Amino acid sequence: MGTTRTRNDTCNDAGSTTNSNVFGEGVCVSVMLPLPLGGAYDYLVPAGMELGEGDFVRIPLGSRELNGVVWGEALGDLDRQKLRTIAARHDLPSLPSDVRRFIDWVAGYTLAPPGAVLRMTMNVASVFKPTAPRVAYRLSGPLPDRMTKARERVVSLMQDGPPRALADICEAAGVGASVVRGLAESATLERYILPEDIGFEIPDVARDGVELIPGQLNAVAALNQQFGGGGFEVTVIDGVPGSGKTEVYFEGIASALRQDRQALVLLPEIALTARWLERFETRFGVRPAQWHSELSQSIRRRTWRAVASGNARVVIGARSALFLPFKELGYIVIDEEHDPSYKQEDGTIYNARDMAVARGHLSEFPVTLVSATPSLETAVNAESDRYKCIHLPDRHGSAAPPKVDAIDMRDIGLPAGAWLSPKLTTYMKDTLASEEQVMLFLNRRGYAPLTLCRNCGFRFECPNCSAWLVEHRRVGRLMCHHCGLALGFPESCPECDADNRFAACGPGVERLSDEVAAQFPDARIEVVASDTISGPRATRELIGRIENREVDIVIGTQILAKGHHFPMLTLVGVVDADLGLDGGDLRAAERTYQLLYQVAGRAGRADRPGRVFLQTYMPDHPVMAALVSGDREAFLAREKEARKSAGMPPYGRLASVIVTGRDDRAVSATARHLGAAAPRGESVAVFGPAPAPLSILRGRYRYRLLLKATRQVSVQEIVRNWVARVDCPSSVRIQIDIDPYSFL
DNA sequence: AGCACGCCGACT
DNA sequence: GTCGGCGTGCTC
Repeated sequence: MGTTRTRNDTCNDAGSTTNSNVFGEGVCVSVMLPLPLGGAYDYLVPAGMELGEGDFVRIPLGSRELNGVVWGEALGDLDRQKLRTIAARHDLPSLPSDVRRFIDWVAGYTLAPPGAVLRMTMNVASVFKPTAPRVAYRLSGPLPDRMTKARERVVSLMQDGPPRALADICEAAGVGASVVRGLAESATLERYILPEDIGFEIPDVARDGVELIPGQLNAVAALNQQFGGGGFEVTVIDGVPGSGKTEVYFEGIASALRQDRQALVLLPEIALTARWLERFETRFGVRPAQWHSELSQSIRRRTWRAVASGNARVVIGARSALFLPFKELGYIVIDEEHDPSYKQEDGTIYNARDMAVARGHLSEFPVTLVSATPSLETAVNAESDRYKCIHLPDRHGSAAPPKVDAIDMRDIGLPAGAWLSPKLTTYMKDTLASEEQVMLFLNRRGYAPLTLCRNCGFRFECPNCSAWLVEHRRVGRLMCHHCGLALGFPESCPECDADNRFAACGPGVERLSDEVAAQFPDARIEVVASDTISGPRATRELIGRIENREVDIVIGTQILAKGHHFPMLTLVGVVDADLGLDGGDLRAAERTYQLLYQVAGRAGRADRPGRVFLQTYMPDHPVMAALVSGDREAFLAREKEARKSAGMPPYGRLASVIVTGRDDRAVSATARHLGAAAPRGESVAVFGPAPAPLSILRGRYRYRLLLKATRQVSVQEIVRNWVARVDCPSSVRIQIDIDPYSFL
């Protein structure tokens, strides 16, 4: 590591002095606090303090003290006597103005309080705590007057070694702390503070990665045109898996780095990015900074500061990385842009893909959206030339697209408790016989989604949510997938007391594995779901076992659909291809297509194309037809037509208003008032209120209203005015979801 | 978001 | 009699 190049830590001098407005003693400044407060609060600048816009400060609020950001000079509409005084200015780079404008913009777009958005930038509490100084000792002065055996050991240890921490010296020399302290007093050892931030490694732009083929080089040239102009533009990279999309946008990152700007790559699922990190390292020689929910406190702190100081040049992260305090962000890539996990559904509701486009627009830099199955919104934007589109041809020698067939389950009379058609099991046998692997996809965790009592018909339902409890047989529990409730499985019916007359209804991956084990007693079977894998290490180990062909049949949920490619996997069976299609969700067909396309892509390799079977009761459904024929364009055209004629996104706009609370009467009354006060007109329609599909969630009653508008009107303004007209008891909460995805 | 203030059940 | 439950409301 000694030769690693790092950026100088500019942490301390990138602060307020770069701002044009300096606020001194006695000035009132407005400070944005990371709380859902509706606006910034005003504070006085104390004597001897100079502040600039974007400075992180510590302020008193009520009986506590917390951190905030100077948003600007106060309007002065508040009585000066009531203002309190800023406690301190943090020694951190100030939050750049483009980040602040972005936060304000997101707040305006999502109708969330700006403080709630700022919270997403500031929720790394340890960033603001003073660092515990790291003390080290090194040999400096003369030997002490009195030498002892213990002192000798320390001196010889420190003779030609690097500086060491106290605990380190004690351990290595086998002495107590007092020996070291004594040597420090006699000035033999010098005590000093290690620099705080080690810094992040700088990606090497000049390094050669893998060799690009002509198709990729053309794509790189098209992509890099944007960096010449230095302005905002959105490019879509559309190419099948294995076409080398990642290497293409790596060159976009290189361009941003050459311009001394930072780059951000968002991925939907950060847990499975080992392979991505390797590819990045091949191209740039180092690992990028990572940002996701599983980081430790200290890594979080270090990364946040490095992003703010500009030390971290490239960040790969989950959607929350979009709100990091980048010093000089100049490029964003949204990989798998169609992925529904970019939509944050709780707290501040936003779509990271759309917000990233806005971020690029505000800061005038390019944004790249990447997918093999672009979302309909993105496809429409590309078609209308709002976005530029780069199609990547298949890479020569990459896996041929798998052959996809539908299995019509209507004419197959499966016995109770069986879910695999004879046709699929026949192919499974053949595949295993040729020493290849099988994946069965079933997007349902647990053993069975519903358990009932055969004696009285009682069904296990969550007491907090309107949802069935899902049996997880391996851990012997009944679980709610919405609130996390877990009960022990009872011996007798809670309703009629009948002894163990329970019947499991429907399959989950656990139950499917029973059937597979019965049919393939010699096969090595592995169930992979979010609740069966315990952490990054266990995940890597499991992936390794599958790659090494120590597993014959993998049974998994959507966690298996993404990313990984197993060379010996040649057969994919989708056990219930219809699963995502019911529920009346606007995007159900699109999402099912994207998910199943991704699952199908797990099958096959260069010299042997994969086979995919879709078990379906709707073999003629457009989704199945598109997957079988491979005609994506026809499917998209059909979806577009349907959305257009219904005035649905992306041709129209939607906003969902969700009313929740513990008191059903108060909640439904508020929902009715909202319905009565709903805006009407030619360009706006409101549906509801109706109980939300999950009408009780975590013990809160939920009603939903849906506003549909044309593209020409400002949905935010309409919704804001509408909600403001209705008074709402404090026990009832009104949540607004602009551009809703899920209708739950 | 927290924290205080405020009004109703089981306990030293 | 009080300790404490968490519903409601405020914080520049």
